[in-house]
Amino acid sequence: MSGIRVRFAPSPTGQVHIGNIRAAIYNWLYARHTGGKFLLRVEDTDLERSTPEAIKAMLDAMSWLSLDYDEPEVYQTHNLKRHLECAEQLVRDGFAYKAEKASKDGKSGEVVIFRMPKEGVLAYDDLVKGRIEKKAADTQDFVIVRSDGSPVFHLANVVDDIDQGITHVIRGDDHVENTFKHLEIFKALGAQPPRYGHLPMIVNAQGKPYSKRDGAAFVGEFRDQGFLPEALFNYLLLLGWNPGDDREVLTRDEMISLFTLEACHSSPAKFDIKKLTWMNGEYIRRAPKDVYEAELRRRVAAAGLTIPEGFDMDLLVEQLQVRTKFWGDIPANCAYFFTEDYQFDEAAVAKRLRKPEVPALLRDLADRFEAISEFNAASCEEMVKELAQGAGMGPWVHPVRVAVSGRMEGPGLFEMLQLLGREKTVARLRRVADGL
RNA sequence: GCCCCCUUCGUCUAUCGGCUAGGACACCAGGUUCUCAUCCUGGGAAGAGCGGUUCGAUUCCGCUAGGGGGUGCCA
Repeated sequence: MSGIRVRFAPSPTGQVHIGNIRAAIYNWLYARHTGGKFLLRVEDTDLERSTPEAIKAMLDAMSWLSLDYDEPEVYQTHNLKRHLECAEQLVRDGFAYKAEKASKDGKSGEVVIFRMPKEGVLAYDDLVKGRIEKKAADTQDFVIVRSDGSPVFHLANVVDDIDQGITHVIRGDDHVENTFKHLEIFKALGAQPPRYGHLPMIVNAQGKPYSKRDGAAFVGEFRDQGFLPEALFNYLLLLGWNPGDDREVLTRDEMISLFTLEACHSSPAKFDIKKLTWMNGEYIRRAPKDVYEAELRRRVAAAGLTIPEGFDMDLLVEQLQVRTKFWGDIPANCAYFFTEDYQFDEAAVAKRLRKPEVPALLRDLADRFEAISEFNAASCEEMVKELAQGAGMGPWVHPVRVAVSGRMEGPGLFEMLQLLGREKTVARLRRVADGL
């Protein structure tokens, strides 16, 4: 136990942005690294957008990434009374005052305004950015309770941090300037302020904040596209932090033991989907065979296909795993093993099958495969090697591949034939030959 | 406008005064091979600019430029 308490305090607005979830990841890792507590506070004060669905999407995103928290989540709306009491206290103690104020969007009425210092220099030591200073003269008083009586973010956020005993606030760069306000509220409330650390933004190729229009921006979208949570987690972690050596693909335990805020960057990082994609492939290739097989069975079943009894799953996994970039690719990459109604890629047919000599060649091979004493990858390969007589096997291999699978790429041909079995192989070769 | 922050290959980054500036992704070339993928080898590719400090600056300081954030009765 370290006494360190951090929190992730999202406003559930429907979808969870990657920049946001990265803040959660960094908080979670900091807590796990230091032996502290990771808490969740749902800042649901925007009644319009904070729907039950939005909250569920947020919780789902966290559980998908295995971001578990150590105390029951706190809902900010439940603390409304407490926020307003604090506002009253601030007024009573002279740190805030009530005033009539007209807002830009036409609202008017009495609001509570927090008084910022007018002289001297405000400063704090940011855990990732170092010392940050601002002249008091460059700050302004600000509203903490609206004319409709609702507390503003700055007040609610600070009061909740006090109540939850937060010791370290790790959040996005867009809050750097707010920190001066928050520190003053802590002081005025007589509370020990937390240490702050601000994470750089995730930006697009143009250096602008990464948004929906730049591609997938929400956790749910990455999940839907077949990215592994481990890969997204790992990639996001590397966007602004590194372990100090050349390692990139890290286990959760390694991340926890290596993570420090000191190693975090203070400059924005561009999101690179290509590297995430590569990392996703790394995670799929490194997945235990049984994990891959389970995913494959699930995906194939979901595609409405049935894996026959006794099918050589080990061989299929061995052939497919290294060729899988996304979970979602699996059905398309192996459907032809499980149905006679497999798709033919037109370009493949044109290139490999539409040649005058192909039908005869396929029929001849069908005969040979039928006659072979034992039908397996090794014997099929041996047979074709003989036909090739030391030259390339391409002229036999290419048409057969397209005939039995409909595509130009995929597992090794002979492994593919073994998986299909003699019967299907022969039948498909003859059927395709007849159809040409 | 004012305030705060940022700046190493196309991208993510290493370097905490000695650098032939390292790694990864991406890209290109080659190897393995029945395709694709994997894997292996190689290649091109960077210190925003200008001043200072120093025997020596990517590293420290200043200025300029560029970028981002803030400047709300949003969070």
